[in-house]
Amino acid sequence: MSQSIVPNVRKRPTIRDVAREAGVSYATVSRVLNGREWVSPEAVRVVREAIARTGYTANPHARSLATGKSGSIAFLLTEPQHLLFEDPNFSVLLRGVAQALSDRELTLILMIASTPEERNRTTAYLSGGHVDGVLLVSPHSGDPLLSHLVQAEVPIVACGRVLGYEQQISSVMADDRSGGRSAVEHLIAMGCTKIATITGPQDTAGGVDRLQGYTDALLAHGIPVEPARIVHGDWGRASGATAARQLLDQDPELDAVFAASDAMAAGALPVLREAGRSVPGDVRVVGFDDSGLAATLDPSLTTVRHPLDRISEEMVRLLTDVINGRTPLSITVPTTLVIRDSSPA
Amino acid sequence: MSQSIVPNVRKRPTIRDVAREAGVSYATVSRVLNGREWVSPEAVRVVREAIARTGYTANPHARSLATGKSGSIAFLLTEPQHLLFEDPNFSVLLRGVAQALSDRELTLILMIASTPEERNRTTAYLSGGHVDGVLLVSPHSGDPLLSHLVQAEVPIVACGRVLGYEQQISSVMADDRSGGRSAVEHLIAMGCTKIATITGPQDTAGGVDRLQGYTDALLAHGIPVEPARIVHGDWGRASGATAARQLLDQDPELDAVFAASDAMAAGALPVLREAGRSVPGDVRVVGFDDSGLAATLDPSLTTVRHPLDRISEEMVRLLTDVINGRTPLSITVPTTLVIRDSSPA
DNA sequence: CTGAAAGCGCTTACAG
DNA sequence: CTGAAAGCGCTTACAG
Repeated sequence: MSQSIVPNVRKRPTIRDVAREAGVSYATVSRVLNGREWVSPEAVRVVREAIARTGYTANPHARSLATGKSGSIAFLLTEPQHLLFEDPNFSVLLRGVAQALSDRELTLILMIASTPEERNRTTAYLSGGHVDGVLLVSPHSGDPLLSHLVQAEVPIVACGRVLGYEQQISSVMADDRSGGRSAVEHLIAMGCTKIATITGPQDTAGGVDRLQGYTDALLAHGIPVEPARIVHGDWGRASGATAARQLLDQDPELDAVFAASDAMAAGALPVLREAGRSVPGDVRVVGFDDSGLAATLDPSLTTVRHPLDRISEEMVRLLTDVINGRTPLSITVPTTLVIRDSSPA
Repeated sequence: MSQSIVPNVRKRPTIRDVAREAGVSYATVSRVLNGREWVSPEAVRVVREAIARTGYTANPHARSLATGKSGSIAFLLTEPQHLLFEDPNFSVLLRGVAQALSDRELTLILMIASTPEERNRTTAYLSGGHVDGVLLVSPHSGDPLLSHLVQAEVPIVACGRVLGYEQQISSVMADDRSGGRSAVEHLIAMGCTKIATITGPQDTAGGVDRLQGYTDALLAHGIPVEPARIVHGDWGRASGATAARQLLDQDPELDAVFAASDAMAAGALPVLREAGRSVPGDVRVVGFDDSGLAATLDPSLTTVRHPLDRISEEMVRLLTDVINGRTPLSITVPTTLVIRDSSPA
């Protein structure tokens, strides 16, 4: 329908077009664009009108070239893809970060580095100073990418403590240890004594800390920590099912399960049912995350909530601080126990 | 620990540094960088070495400014956030697109436009020609954003047919109609005659087409289409539960349910069980999507698979074509029925 | 408060 | 095959 004679790439108005339209120099246009001091109200008005009339929007590349700031932040995923994308936490985090970045007029660049080749390319790109900073999700302790980025002095904020880089990489995380402890203390308060746990991977801060909270609670109440009641999962649903079978095998008497993620709890639930245990009648179950899943399970899941929206917000705020040269910092946000049917009060 | 005397922003090597190092003009460096013709093998060698020695990486902003191409693609979400991020399809699509883009050395910019203000900002940004193209996810028919983007001649490829813009906006989608039809024909072949359906939203192509496939199959087999057996959902789990209750209410005799998404099927399953219907004994259930959920449900879910990885791949390929000035196109990829326990063969 | 000018780091005709 | 030069669209001291 549209019979454009002009070539496909229309000429966008530039700062000069606006200046001509407004009858001022283009330096003045730039000043009002950037809200700098020393511009007469009259000039501001004229320029604003000219901008509206021409439909001008700044060319971010020209701006970046001139300022040396890219105006963009990389959201970097290094985890094997399938795991991360299955995790509902990830979506919530991504959404929150997108929001916070948008509020600051920063652009979100999504990068996924799974294969060795991608990792190299990503490292080069980020070290090249082509983004203002990096948001790191679920970093692995021994990842060589980390040392490269740190060495290149790229501003970084990680989601979760980065084991080995605590001093150099800022991080924001939930208080996983207290969260785990509160979950298990709830179970103890409800009269459970044979409490098992399905942990997260032990090379992640979350996996380690939630388990630590579990042992904290037991020991604080004089309950021995039995290795037979500890099985490791990988956060995923399937691993929760496997772990539950193993736990029942190792200790058929168990009267509670604390799973370090809702997904693993979701995997454990049907296994318990099939094994003839009613939840919460015979076995109480508590998860972690308060993901969308938790409330829809049958029975609905008692779980530990960490405010992911708060975490993403803080990650972005902290990153802008680091970009502005402030020293690295570590932020911990509290968790809350959400009581539902799988372990009622 | 690191006592950097130099200011935080280290000077990155530029093309001139490489040229000096290699002993050629920087125009030559640019040529080998871009793999252009007319460069002596000797020059190529020298420059490559100099690049390696200096650790040079091109400044994308300078390049963009010079070429007028941004090297980036926007992945634009306009759906209310919660819906999209809950949908496992979304993650798979995002991952696939990220991969395909990375293969082409294009940068993925994630934009979420939910509030009216964000929508305006986004429209301005995209219309400003600051990305090379836009990947549109789950577009709404009447969205003003669409007309703006089309008018600004921004290259677009949508996931799913865009009702009203079929001629102007390229799209890639699953053959939802055939998929729906194959699901229902399977149920018919298994002896079901009172087949109900939970549809997707009727202002989306997927919602409309999957329902169309349902009626296609019934009519082809001389089975009347009963309004009492059609209830609308919003793709989400909760809406599936509500819809299932309504269906049982309107037709207690039903012997099969075709849900237009796995999530809605997942919501329907426990409702059926609570109503005393065994699956697949009393009622067969088929979903759509073959999301990660399907195989883990109890019983595992018979569903229609659409190859999302293929779709994302084609979206990116098509978008690069459109960017290069080729005319809009619509691609449909076939679906396959995956038979599991909720409706075995 | 405002304008002229240099410069950000590239690409790309234009001469050679 | 290669170099000198203009230009992409901004920002930012520097003079006024």
